[in-house]
Amino acid sequence: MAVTLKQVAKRAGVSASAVSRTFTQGASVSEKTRKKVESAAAAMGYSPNFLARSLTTRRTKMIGLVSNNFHNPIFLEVFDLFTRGLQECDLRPLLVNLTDQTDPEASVKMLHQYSVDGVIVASSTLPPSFAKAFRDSNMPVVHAFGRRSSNPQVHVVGIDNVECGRIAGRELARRGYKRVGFLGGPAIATSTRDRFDGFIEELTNHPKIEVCHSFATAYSFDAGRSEMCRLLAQNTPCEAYFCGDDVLSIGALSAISSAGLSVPDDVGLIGLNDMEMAGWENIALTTIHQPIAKIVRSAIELILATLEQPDRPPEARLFPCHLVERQTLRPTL
Amino acid sequence: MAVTLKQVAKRAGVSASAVSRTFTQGASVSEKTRKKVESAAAAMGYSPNFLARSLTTRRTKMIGLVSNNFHNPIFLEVFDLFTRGLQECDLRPLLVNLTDQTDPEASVKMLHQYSVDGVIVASSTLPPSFAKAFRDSNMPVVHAFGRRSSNPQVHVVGIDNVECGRIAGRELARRGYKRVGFLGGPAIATSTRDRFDGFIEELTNHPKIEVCHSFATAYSFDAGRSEMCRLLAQNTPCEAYFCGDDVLSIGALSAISSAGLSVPDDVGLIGLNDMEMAGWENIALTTIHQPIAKIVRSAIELILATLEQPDRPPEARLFPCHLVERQTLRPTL
DNA sequence: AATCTTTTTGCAACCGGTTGCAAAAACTTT
DNA sequence: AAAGTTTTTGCAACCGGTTGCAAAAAGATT
Repeated sequence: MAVTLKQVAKRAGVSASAVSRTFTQGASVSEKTRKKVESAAAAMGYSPNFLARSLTTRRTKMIGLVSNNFHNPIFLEVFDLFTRGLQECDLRPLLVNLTDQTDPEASVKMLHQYSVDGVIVASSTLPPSFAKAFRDSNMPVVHAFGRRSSNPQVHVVGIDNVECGRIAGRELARRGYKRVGFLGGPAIATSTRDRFDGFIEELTNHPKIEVCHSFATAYSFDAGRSEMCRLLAQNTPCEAYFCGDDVLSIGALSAISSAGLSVPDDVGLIGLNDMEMAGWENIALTTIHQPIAKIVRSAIELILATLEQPDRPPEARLFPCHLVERQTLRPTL
Repeated sequence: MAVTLKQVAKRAGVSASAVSRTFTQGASVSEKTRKKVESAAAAMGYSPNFLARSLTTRRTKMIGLVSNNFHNPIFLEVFDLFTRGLQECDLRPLLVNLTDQTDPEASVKMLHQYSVDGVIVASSTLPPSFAKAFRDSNMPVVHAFGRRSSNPQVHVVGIDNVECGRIAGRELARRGYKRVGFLGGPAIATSTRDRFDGFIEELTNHPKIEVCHSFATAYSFDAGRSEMCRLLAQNTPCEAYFCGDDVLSIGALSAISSAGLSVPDDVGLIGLNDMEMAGWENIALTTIHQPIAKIVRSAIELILATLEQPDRPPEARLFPCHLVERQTLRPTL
């Protein structure tokens, strides 16, 4: 059904190579044959088959985009940015939804069978070993929103979660809160651990401040809401909480108002991500901004560079984050 | 670098065909050679190259997933369901983000070059002609969240938007509102037009009710908020509004509370979609439920059936919607 | 016009698989 | 054991392209 190169060659009265060269960047074809081929191709509606081409060029221009964050609204922004960014570089995202699967083996095999040029793992909850599995199969890989490890084996682009923990701790201290809490995401997630460590570290500089912590089961509204409900039911909830991320914060917000308390008068909240929704006027969450557009752009750049130069040494690119003040922390005294 | 079938054949001491047959469903291989091949393959870490295979089988098991809704949180659910559903059928989604591009030509060409087995267009704003362009290029296509047309040319799976408009109109009438408004999505979108038509039609049954209407520029929070701000600034806003969808409703909600008014006491709101967020306790939006899981499942079934039988006559599958009452309409008098 | 360069061209092999076909091997039946 | 039947096997052609190479064509130089 589809028109092939040979048919075009026949009609144009040239060899197959001539047609192939007409459609190959920088190949040598005279103006005359190019014209012949182009008009034949146009008349027949021909365009080259990328997969057949990939067999010899060893480039499919497909990138595996692997994620397990299909329930956090910020990932819609992430997917939007990734798909647009990749398309601009003439690359096609083959999307892999891990759901709850944490074993890379099946994904590695599948993406290998589809000969993707590279893989982007977009997840803040998967361990470095996940991305490494792709590396071990000789695929260029970048872990976006991943954790920098001490001896890096894959490219990582993201933020310094430990530093974010410090920023949050520092801000709560500055505002004069005396009892503060860490309401983290899932305890196994690297991002949660790091944010926790930074938060605690910072607050050891303020020995008068009492610190407690707990973990939600996921980065989700429901998890945030139910954990905050539990905390409020205790005898002495904290004055302010650093929540694992924005969607968790919004869940917490909801729990607090359901309990008849108000933010920031009764309880303060600070989130992380600065997703679009955090700025909605009826939410107005004070939060730490994570520059996702920069992260995505940088991840794409890095995968592109790695396609050129596969043995490029692993690199960690961490972007600074900053506080965005809205209305969920009480004013400085 | 990658292990090929020939290498496995050599090591196993059999022909290439034998290896190929070992990895092909239902091919004839003796138990003995199968064992030989399998152990050689395992030792060498071989798995067949799908793209090379697709050249002869004419099946890539890739499906183009085309959308332009990367700013509406409900589409994260949609992508989650689609990717999971496709994976379960052993299909891979090649994601295409149209951004603001409304011309199908480039996408058609690209997906053709990648030889996708079929295409799913997931959009409530693209016209039927968009999906038809894929059909015209001989690709199986299903338009999810599309509009049923009078002489259908492609498969459509979605809801009856006209009926949804009627449901909303009926509900506002039942609640005794006397001045009601339609705050639609983008005026060009088919879904907007249909919901509008149904809404107006229903309210002609209630000639005493005054009806006005306007359109937001997009299905987004900001668009909903700014349109509602504009309406509230007018001399006589309506008592209740049917908003184009949930995210628009939430924008409107925000505008209303910013204006110092309350929902549902001063202004009533009813949305459409019943996205996860609509159920969040601090939003509690009364809305019309769109059964997206069913729509997605059905769209996948339909594309699968069309792969088997490409000349299947175009079909429209519309699922019924129902009202979900929460807290943004005043109680029935 | 003859020679030397450079550009363009087609041939043929290859990328990594699948598959129709006929021959070989393995069973059945007599 | 011979003949018939069924299963398994390898050969060779093919899927739709690309590319190294040497020959042909075109252009430049004398």
